[in-house]
Amino acid sequence: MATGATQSNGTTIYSVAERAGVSIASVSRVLQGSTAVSEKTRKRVLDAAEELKYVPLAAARSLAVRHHEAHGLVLPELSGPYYSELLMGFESRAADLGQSVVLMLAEGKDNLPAAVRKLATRVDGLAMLGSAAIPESTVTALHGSKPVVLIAGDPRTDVDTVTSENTHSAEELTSHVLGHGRRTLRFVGDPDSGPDVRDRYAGFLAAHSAAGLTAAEPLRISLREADGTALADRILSGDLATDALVCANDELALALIKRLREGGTRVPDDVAVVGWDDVMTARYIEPALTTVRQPVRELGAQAAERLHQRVTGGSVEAGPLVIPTHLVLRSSCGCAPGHRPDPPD
Amino acid sequence: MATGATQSNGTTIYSVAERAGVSIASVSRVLQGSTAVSEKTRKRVLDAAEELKYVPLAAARSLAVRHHEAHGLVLPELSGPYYSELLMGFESRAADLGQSVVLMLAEGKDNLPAAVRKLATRVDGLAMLGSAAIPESTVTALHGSKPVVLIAGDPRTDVDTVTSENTHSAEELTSHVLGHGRRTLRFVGDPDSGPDVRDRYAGFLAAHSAAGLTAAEPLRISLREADGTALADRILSGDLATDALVCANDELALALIKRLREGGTRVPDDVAVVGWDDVMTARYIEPALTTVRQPVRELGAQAAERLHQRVTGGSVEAGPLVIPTHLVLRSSCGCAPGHRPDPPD
DNA sequence: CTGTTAGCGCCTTCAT
DNA sequence: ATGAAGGCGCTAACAG
Repeated sequence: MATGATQSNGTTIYSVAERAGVSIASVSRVLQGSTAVSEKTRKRVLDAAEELKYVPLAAARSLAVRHHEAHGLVLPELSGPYYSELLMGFESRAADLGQSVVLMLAEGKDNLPAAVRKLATRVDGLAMLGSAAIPESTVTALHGSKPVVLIAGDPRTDVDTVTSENTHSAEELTSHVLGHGRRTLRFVGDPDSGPDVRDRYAGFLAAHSAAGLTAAEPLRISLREADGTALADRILSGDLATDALVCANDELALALIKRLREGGTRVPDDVAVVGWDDVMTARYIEPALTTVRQPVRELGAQAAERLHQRVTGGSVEAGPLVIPTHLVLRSSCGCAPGHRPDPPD
Repeated sequence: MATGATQSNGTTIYSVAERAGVSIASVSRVLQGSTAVSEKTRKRVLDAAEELKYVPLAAARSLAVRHHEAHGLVLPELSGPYYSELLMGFESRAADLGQSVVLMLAEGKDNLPAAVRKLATRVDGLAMLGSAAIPESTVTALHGSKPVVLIAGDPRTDVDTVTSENTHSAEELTSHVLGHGRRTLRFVGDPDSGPDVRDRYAGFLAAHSAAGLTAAEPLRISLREADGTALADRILSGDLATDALVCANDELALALIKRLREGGTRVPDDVAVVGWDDVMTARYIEPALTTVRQPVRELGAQAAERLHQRVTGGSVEAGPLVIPTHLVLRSSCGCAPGHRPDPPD
């Protein structure tokens, strides 16, 4: 029963037991708040534990109880407010549920599937972004052994999913732009790059149909600033006619606005530009950007929640979870400045 | 020797051993690349492991080898690019070193010390932000039992620290503004809110001294947008004379610029405004913001690196690590637009 | 109510 | 080179 050494702070359950003059079983009992324990020993244990600042070694406990009290989260990367918000929501809820979160960023990992499998080795469940480039085969394999929830991917029923609404909002947004009298709208972003963009494009299409119009082909570029700038140059050069750009995200919209204006094009007078995400810059740029706000934080929280339910084998709840988004109308779409008040943060 | 159940994917070292027709010792050996093993058994084991997609259960391994192969990171929160960048740098380097990262956000935790202690229970070392509000007593206590590195706190020698340079850059920045002929500079931010702001203020002071000037008292407000806006209102109302605002961060600078201009004050003509961090918006706002860029990502990477060295008991390396920053001159300080090219991202 | 005793899955001497 | 066996720290029956 001799103990040894390297615990988080050196003290083990044996130290405490010894100090309290009881068996390790008793220590374990009071610390787990389990079975009845005499008030006397309870106190002695508590005192000893306190004095020694004892905290059970996670690994040992995990091995014994056969779960980790930790959730895994894999995100593509962390630039921009989107993933950060998501992460905050996830961490916060996970913490509330008593779960640690071990994070993994897909970017830069050469062997993602292996990395994910390794991650799975130390958590009770995994949440990952649909866009994190995890092979479907890996997902299903994982799903077979422990709970998995997919975030912002395609809603489906074989695996838990939590996503934010895209199509409907995109249709609403597009209709709004059409309502300003614009007729040569272009969707900016590649629908094939992921379910989000695809659905937004679907909404774009739907709005056109509803108005008896036919939409032009999407301008398939990446969601990065550089591509937006390049596209602006194309427009400035005159080889692309349009009076409204519906962008798949704000970064693109922002880059477009900036470059277009530098090139002498008036926004929104000559061409309206709207985005998606409501990043901070959207409020600061001139003209202020009309965009769509997603409850990203909530998304993350829901993912953690859902995951936890699965892990604890709780009630299965409903199927795919989709969280509503809402339009943030400012002036880049053609609305008069100050036309609508900026919603509170 | 019967095995049981819930491993990450069900398979244990026993499964593999059985499948390969060897003892678990052999399996362990080849998987650890340890002692000599006959080429034949090595192959059999490798094959079996591969077929079963075996990955050792982290908890079991941890318990046996007495370390977790994981780094802990505690950040205040995650809004803005600063912490995200830091986290990316940290995660990336940690992953390269084969370490998982378990993240904890201080915001919202009611009992931080306890939470941190619990976190310490599942990692080999801890990195935390100086501003994460962890009581000094907790830090030293932790430090006693396992490696700790402090990020962006006060450089010190009893605990490892990695910080980015503040004072010198702040002096340089302030001198630059003075060089534009401004004479009524005000520092915006509370030097007592943390070492970063304190050091930047020190640089502000130093620049004044060097110019034979005496600096005004700092305008002690929080680093948040709302406070910046409020301050702008004060200035607009005329009860605060100044021709240049040296802000402790970009968020403040941005809010000030926006509101000041809305109020009819010309920036930089009437009052110059400079910030700190070089957030994305800094490039988009009109006028483009002069600010200071910190190699935040590198900061995070260095923290992970340092931590790992300590954990593996490697060479102790030098003392406090401070990473240089650099000025990003744009036009809000009074420089002519396009005066200096925007450095590449 | 409390102590004793198996494991949890894996690593690592220690023999062989 | 390989197998047997003990132990890592903790939990959970199982006897008292």
